[in-house]
Amino acid sequence: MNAKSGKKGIERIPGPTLSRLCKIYGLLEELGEKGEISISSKYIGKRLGVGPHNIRKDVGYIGEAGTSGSGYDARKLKVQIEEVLGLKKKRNACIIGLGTLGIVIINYQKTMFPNLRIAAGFDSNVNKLETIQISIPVYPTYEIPEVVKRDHIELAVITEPVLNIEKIPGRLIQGGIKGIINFTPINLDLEYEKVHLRNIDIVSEFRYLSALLNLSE
Amino acid sequence: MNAKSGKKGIERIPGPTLSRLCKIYGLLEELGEKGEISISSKYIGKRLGVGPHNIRKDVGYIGEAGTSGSGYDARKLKVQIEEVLGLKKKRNACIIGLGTLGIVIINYQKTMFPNLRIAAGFDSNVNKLETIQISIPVYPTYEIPEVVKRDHIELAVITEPVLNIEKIPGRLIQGGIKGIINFTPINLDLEYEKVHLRNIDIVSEFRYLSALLNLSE
DNA sequence: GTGTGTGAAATTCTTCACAGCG
DNA sequence: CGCTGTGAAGAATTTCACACAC
Repeated sequence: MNAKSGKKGIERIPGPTLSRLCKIYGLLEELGEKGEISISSKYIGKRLGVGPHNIRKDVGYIGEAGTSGSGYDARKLKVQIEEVLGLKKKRNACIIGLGTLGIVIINYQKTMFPNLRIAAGFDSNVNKLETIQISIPVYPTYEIPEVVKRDHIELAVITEPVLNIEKIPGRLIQGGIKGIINFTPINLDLEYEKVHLRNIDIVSEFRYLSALLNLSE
Repeated sequence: MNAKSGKKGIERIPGPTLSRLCKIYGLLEELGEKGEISISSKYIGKRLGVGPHNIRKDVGYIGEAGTSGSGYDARKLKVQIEEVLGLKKKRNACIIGLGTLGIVIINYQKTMFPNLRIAAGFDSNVNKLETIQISIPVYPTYEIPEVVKRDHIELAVITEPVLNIEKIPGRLIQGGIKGIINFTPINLDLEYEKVHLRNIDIVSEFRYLSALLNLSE
């Protein structure tokens, strides 16, 4: 029910490890700007809120980061994560739902994820399509299959509950999408398809924290 | 390094279970509007992308949902989750960073999390404080300790990297905050404090999906 | 028959402990 | 010495399997 790695040489990377590697990468970017040259598992662990052993294991999955007895070479580690995870690979993406969050993502895209090219936007509200001022072509949602296929879009970001949202996954799959990020609290039905789905349910996160407060007081 | 339940009677609920319970709750809300009366672990599992056993175990943690041989009573289950997790409890919250995302959250708050009262907003940019048009009082970030304490704010939502963001956690803790949701890619240093922290790193999520695509092709 | 509740098994993930390197 | 790399131990979570209820 969740994604597995099928890459040749590299051992399958567990989900939690993959998630942490992505965060480590972000941290390394941050530090790189400050010119840091060396970084220890202890430090990384502290910043990520996990133990240093954990970090070492994680790094181990992407092959010995060829490191010395005093921390990792920050730049080398960054490159290594980059290569194994393919973070430098350019991909086309589309935004579904051109409300506030959609626009935010489109506008910040270049600084946030420079390797993504947002090639299209979709919305069910046709009025919105005309008045909107953005730098990407926009279409009504029923054109999803066609446009996704034509523009080789691999990744979709659903930013809000557009009309007939339950039809969206099907259309995306028809177009051959490979991954979906869903910011909507709606649980999408992907059937038994092999599309990668990542849910970011903000409302649920609020509930989670609320529950945590309640349970620990 | 992560939060545990310390509630009296109820057995400690594991993190993953708690997270799913919050999602189940959202699902039940959704279904409630449609007047659904009964719901099975199989259906819930399918919607959440996990097996039915898993759901049954999860529900087990909040005490037998007193159910029959044909699914759960949707309304009863909802109320039960609500009570055990304390989801109906009103809490005061504040927003740190009054950029686009901050404004979105403030505006949608009532429909998204009706039990939260956003009592204050903070930003480091004082110009922004004056020009902004929102319905809550706003303050510069150095007033955080004072305002949080005065207004009994339990929860903070950090929406963007404000100036001196590394000082924000300290100030919040000074004010007696209990939980923080961090939408920033910056890894906050909470030291060894007993504050609940939830990171929602959107950039990292994009990387994660990207990596998943890369590893599975 | 369909579906829940739950101990036991299996799996996955984390933590430990220590060898080896700079 | 401090820090990495890693097999082994340990803990947490998921999956299984079956008794029981409708």
